[in-house]
Amino acid sequence: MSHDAKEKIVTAMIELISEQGFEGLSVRGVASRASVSIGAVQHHFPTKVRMLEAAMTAVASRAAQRFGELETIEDPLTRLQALIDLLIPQDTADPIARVWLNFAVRSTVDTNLRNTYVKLWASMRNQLRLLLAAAGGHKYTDETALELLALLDGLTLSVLAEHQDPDRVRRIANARVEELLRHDS
Amino acid sequence: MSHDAKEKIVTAMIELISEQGFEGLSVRGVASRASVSIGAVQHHFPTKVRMLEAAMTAVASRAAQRFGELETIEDPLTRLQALIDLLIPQDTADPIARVWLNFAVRSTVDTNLRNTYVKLWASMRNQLRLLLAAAGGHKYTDETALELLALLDGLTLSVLAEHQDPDRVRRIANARVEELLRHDS
DNA sequence: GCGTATACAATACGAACGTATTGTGTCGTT
DNA sequence: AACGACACAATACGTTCGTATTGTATACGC
Repeated sequence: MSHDAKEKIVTAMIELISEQGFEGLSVRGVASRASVSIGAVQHHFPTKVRMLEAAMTAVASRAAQRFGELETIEDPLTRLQALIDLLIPQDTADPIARVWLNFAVRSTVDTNLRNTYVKLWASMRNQLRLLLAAAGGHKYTDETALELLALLDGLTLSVLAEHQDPDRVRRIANARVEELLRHDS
Repeated sequence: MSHDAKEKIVTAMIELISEQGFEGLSVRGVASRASVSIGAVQHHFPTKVRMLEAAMTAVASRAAQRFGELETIEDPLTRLQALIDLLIPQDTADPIARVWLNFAVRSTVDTNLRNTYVKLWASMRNQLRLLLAAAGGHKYTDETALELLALLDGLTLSVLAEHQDPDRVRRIANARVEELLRHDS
């Protein structure tokens, strides 16, 4: 089975990054976790940086898929709340959030990675802004979206790094959204 | 000169972590940057994890010193704003912020480190809560401080990872503080 | 049916890593 | 003057790393 191995490798990478971050992440470790040979990893991802790139695009597409599922929700407010539910990690082990955090930090030192991260998060902010506008009003500026996404990022960090209670954190995020909407009307 | 070398090593470590994160940080690299021998590094920090611990306590104490200088400010509101000015990185290269971020992320996988990080950030939240109460009112809950610090963390991340304009980010932080105080009165 | 591309596996190589070991000079103490 | 503690320096050891090389089995076009 050909692309089975590729998927297994990507999955193993996400698991390992989520468990131990980028330090300690080795080609050998990925191969071992995926139960494939080192050669298999090298075949699909010729270098380590290509391997990491694949990991990020994988989590990005997985996240995008989840976000896409929200499109079916009609009411902008409940869709906004559902989006927040996705962005705030469900628990301390949430792989998507953990991998995201590692890539965000990595982008502070890696120019190539930063470019994609900047675009990704800019579009995320745009999403938030549109949803805010649709949900409550029309006077939302870019600043509002920047504040909200930064709040969500910081709350996410507090869950992952400090083990803050996810439910409590979620309530805070939702409270801020309601406050933003109330102010506008 | 004996403790000259120790200081040079710590300074070199902070520089290197700030520049390239934990990956790529090696004993040899630190020794080279500090212009001392590998043996010197080993003498003062027998293992690498002890070396990293020293780096974190160093930035913590440097940050604490800066925060201590704020004590002289009488007015709680201006002191709060000054604290925010310290927490939001001045620019993309701000070493304290960058090292902090690396340690925060590291604490998502390192239990020992997390314990100290949790305590550090809990006391930071307490500071914020007290300042908020002194500046504007008395009905501030722990939730308020949690939201504000998360916002500051997220904004910091946006500066470091996305290269958001520090001034703009600072304005957002200050705007939120004013809003919080206005609401209470 | 035969060459070619694909999808791996196995192994090997050189570099970089953390750390152990040992040597050397400079002290303050006795 | 002798000596032990300290602050390094130099080097060596074993491991792990990314990657290059080579081999092999399977699928497929012609």
